[in-house]
Amino acid sequence: MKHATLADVAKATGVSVSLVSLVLAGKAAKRCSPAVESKIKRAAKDLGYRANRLARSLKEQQTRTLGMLSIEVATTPYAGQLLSAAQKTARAHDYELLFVEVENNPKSIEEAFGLLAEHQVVGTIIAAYFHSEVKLPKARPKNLVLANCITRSGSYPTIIPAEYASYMQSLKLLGIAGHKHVGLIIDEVEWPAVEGRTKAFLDAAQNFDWVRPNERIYKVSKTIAEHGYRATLEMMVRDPEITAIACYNDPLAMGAYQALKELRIGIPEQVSVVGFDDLELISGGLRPGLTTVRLPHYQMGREAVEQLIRICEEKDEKPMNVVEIQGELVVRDSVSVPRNSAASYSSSEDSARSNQEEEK
Amino acid sequence: MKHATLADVAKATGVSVSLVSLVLAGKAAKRCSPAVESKIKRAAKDLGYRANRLARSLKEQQTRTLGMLSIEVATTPYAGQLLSAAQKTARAHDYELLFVEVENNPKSIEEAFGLLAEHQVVGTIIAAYFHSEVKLPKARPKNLVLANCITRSGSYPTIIPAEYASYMQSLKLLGIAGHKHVGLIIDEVEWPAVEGRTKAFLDAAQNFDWVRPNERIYKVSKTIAEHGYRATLEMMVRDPEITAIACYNDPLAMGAYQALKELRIGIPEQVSVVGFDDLELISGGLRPGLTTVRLPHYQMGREAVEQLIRICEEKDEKPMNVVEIQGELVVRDSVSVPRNSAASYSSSEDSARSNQEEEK
DNA sequence: ATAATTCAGTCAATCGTTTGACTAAAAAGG
DNA sequence: CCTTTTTAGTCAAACGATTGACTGAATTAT
Repeated sequence: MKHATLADVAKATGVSVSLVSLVLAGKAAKRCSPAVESKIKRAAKDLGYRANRLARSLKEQQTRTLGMLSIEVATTPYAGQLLSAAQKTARAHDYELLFVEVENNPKSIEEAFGLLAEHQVVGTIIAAYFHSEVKLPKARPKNLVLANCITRSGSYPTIIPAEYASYMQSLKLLGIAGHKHVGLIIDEVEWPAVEGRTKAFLDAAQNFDWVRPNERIYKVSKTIAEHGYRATLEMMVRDPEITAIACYNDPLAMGAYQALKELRIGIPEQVSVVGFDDLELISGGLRPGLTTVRLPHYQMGREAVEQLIRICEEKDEKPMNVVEIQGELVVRDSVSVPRNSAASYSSSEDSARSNQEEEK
Repeated sequence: MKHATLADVAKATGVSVSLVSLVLAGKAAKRCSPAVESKIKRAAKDLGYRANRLARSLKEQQTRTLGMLSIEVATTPYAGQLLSAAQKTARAHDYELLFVEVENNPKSIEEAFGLLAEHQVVGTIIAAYFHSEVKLPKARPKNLVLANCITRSGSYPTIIPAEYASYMQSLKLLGIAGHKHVGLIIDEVEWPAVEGRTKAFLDAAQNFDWVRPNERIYKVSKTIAEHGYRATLEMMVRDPEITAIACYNDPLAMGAYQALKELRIGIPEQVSVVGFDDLELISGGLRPGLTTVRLPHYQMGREAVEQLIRICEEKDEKPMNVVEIQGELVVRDSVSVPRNSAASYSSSEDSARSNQEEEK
């Protein structure tokens, strides 16, 4: 290895390795004369000395490395925020992140645990690309925190989005605006994410006296634009009273936009739309901008690492708690008062379009 | 530390540490009786023995850890593929990845280099979230590979997308379809990515006899949907002859769609559109599906790690080469023959729309 | 029967860092 | 002047894995 060691610095200064170690660690209290101390520091700097963490950790019986098991976190648009936040937070506490992609099955996770063990990580995070469930193997590392996922195979500190409260923010916006006929487009699979958002919808419906909410839930098998498009088409044809559509996520909302535009239904003048996730590519790219809720990926990553470090350092094994982090409502331009209420729409409708109509 | 060590296995078997080490490393050739060998292996398994990589690396003077400096790679939609591929490839070669987020400036990169040095990484990758330029600090690690970025401060193995050839694929598609009036919407800043794509446009124009290509380049200050929308509006008003729009990336194409739909110009019947990047969220979500080119993030990540490992292991310092990886043309439904050519369009135009028109 | 070889293992040094125990010299105290 | 304290350091063991050099016994060769 090419790097300078304590021995090199010691030789250069003519003192013992011990003293160099002590001085550079700032533990030389009364053990070193100021003259020698500065000589040592200078030599260390000149030689570009960097402590060998391997040797240090071996001696200390303690690394400052955290394992990060990722279930497609890096490859999912915007979920990578979690990863980035985790790394930066770790770094801020002088920890490093050993990043390993795994699949969501006990076998793959177990393999990764083994790897991490070889690297003597002091703690481990398991993070998923969407709020889902993971199944853990029998053998598990000591300090474990879950981010954006839950498990039933044990109880661990868990950081997840507050689905209910987050989604409620955008539903409340619809309710307060005066909408009574609201449709929901949602995943047919009962993920943790789906549960909370469905409940929020039903509760909002009750609070705001929405009409026949149960009949206005449209389930899709894939939460992509295409299915949002189809569901919206069906919804508007079967149920033209609807004045607002709540989508499970932004891609579905993108599909809803397409259907509504095709039907020449103005957004938001005739139908309001809200999404979820705040996938900037979509929510910021659509016209009009999509009102949605930003998933707290960044905060989840940060919080997970902070909890983990706390556990690692304090042996404070108590916090089996689940931390729910609320998403942030991002208000853009896809929500207005309903078309039959008060007034205020209709005049500006289609103006831009008809202007250009003559071009052809 | 809680893990079993060689000494534990040795004690459990009643042999020396040396023998256990030899046996588990498969180097016990003629040094161990089969009986003892299996006893050792059994004990190791029972105790859940895992080699301590810290100790091993210290002794070997060689880690199997790679440093991964990421410039917003994790947080950019789809660029995370690079990260994921890098990790998986590393893992396949029994290497680990130490992941560090950095900013694109020499200071931040230098700090990270220091960190990696402390961890005794044997090689380093610098990856950027888009094909850009990085400035390196004076002090640099031995084995360095660049992914999705270039540098002028030294020459290193570099893995980048083949901008020219990749973009040419989609332009050729337009050319072959018979388009003569093609507009380009592109970033005003001369990134490496911009250079190659501009050149491809100009060359395609020459090959296919496109009309006044130089006047049909529209520069935008941000490559987002909003600017694609505005540029397209301007382009179509000023230059209604245009039959195809090539966009620098998919968000711009998303904006182009919005403008064209607002102008009631059918895609692809009246105007064809191509994007670049294949941001699935957009390209797969738009209607009609966007024909675009997939950036080879996955391959860049894999190739970068493979090159790096090759360099680390073979001292094969020669490969200062630049590897350009071609993107894959993803044909969806946004390209057809131009409206004045042959025939084949117009009949199906607007059919879906007019069907629904009566609803209102 | 003796020498040479093979077998089945052990010994001990080493990687770089840390730290409690030690020491020699100087300074302070009586 | 002699003892105690302080100052300014050094020593050596330890962390866990690796490996060339070694050894004592059994086997084979001569």
